[in-house]
Amino acid sequence: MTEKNKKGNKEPLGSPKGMRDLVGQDYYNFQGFFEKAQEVAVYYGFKPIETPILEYEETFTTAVGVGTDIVDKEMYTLKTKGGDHLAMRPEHTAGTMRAYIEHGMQNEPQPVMLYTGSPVFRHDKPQRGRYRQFWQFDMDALGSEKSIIDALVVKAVLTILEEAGAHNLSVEINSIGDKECRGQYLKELTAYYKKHLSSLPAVDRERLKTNPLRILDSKEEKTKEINIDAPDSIGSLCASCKKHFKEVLEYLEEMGIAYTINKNLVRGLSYYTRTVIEIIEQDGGEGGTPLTIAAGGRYDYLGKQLGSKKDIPAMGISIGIDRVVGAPWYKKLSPRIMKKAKFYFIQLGSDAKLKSLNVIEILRKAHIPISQSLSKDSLGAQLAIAEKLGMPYALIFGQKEALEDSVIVRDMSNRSQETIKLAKLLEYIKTLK
RNA sequence: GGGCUUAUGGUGUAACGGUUAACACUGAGGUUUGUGGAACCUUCGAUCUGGGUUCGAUUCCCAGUAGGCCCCCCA
Repeated sequence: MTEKNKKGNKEPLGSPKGMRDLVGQDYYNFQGFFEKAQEVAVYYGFKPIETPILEYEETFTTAVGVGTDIVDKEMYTLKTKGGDHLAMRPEHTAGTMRAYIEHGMQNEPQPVMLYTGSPVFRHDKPQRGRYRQFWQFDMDALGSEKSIIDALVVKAVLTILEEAGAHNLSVEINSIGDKECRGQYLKELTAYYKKHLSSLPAVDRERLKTNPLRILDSKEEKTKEINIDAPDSIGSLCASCKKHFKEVLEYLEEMGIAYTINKNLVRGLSYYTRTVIEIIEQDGGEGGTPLTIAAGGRYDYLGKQLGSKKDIPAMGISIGIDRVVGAPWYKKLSPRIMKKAKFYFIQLGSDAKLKSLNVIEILRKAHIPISQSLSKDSLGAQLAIAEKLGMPYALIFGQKEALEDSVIVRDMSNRSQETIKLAKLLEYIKTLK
């Protein structure tokens, strides 16, 4: 072993933790899902938007909220050379709302319905279905507080997931009220926990100060016991929230969407009001814990928090694309550019190879998809590949054909073949379809 | 942040504590090949890092690092 091999070589760098390359089929899986999601979203009336990956850090600390893990521990932040404090978006909603306000979309017919599907960033510890750069497909309807909007967004998300192959999804829903009832509810809840302060685990005692709602879905056994008798938000809803929630549920029932009311569902982002929802896969990875593949809710006060003069009631859900694409049930959706080729182009000999790109160009201009492996030389090898790929026809272009400006069209199923002049090739191919 | 687990060529695997770390695929080069997954030849290439136990460590122990998974949290 040489010295160089022992010590001289540098360690290859590798991609950053929790971030990965999407190559080949992985890329198409993402693209295929995105196209399907986009198709459904457009059908339901959503329009595309793409916001910057970077926003002012304050946009997220205001929107997502101090006291959430996302803001406190997981944001990638940076200071620009000009001194601005920016953050890589940990989610899409804040940016979308910011754009709505910035572009005066209040003046458009409401609600303004927007979709986006692009990467978000969280400095998390990677594990199954969890990356530091991951893709979310968001649908948001801004500017309406109507309950049917909540139902519409849920329906659109479920449609996308089902078309992607999901089955046995469980839809969990809850309402956490608005400012009328939430303040009152928080008071009751805080009072309740204070009564049990001595038996409350340290984590949850901390949460009591920062975000008492989160104690409701605590994983601490002790807390779970205490939670059994905790006041629930639905019971404390004011009349208008109660009505809103009831209507949402009615719409879901009317559409035949099975749901479970989970009174402990509160969500980790602090901008939510009224409806909160989570869509969980029940038969996901073998032995793995069920993953939430889409989640969202209503965020009626976010607009004002981000600087709008008027309230902008809104509802949105985001889908964890990585979790869909990585699920065993995902049916690999093909992007539109992937056309299944019927012809396998085979070239033989140097003259033919020279001209073959020109022949292929004729086919490309006629929008006839082909496969080929120009780097291979032997006829047998190329025929073998065509066979393996299940190509119905092979186009054989050799020395003789190159001289005669013709090509052999071979029917792979019955091994019959015919020599066709290049000038008549397109015409002949049409008769095959 | 806490826990469990894994670590051998580019990939997948092998090696009772004991020769020159084996095999397959892949890559590169070559011979042959005008009709259905070809053959043959040549060649590149690895024990994560650092300690310890031992006459001797890929193998056992400890630490580090990296990956996977679980908790927390989240899509």
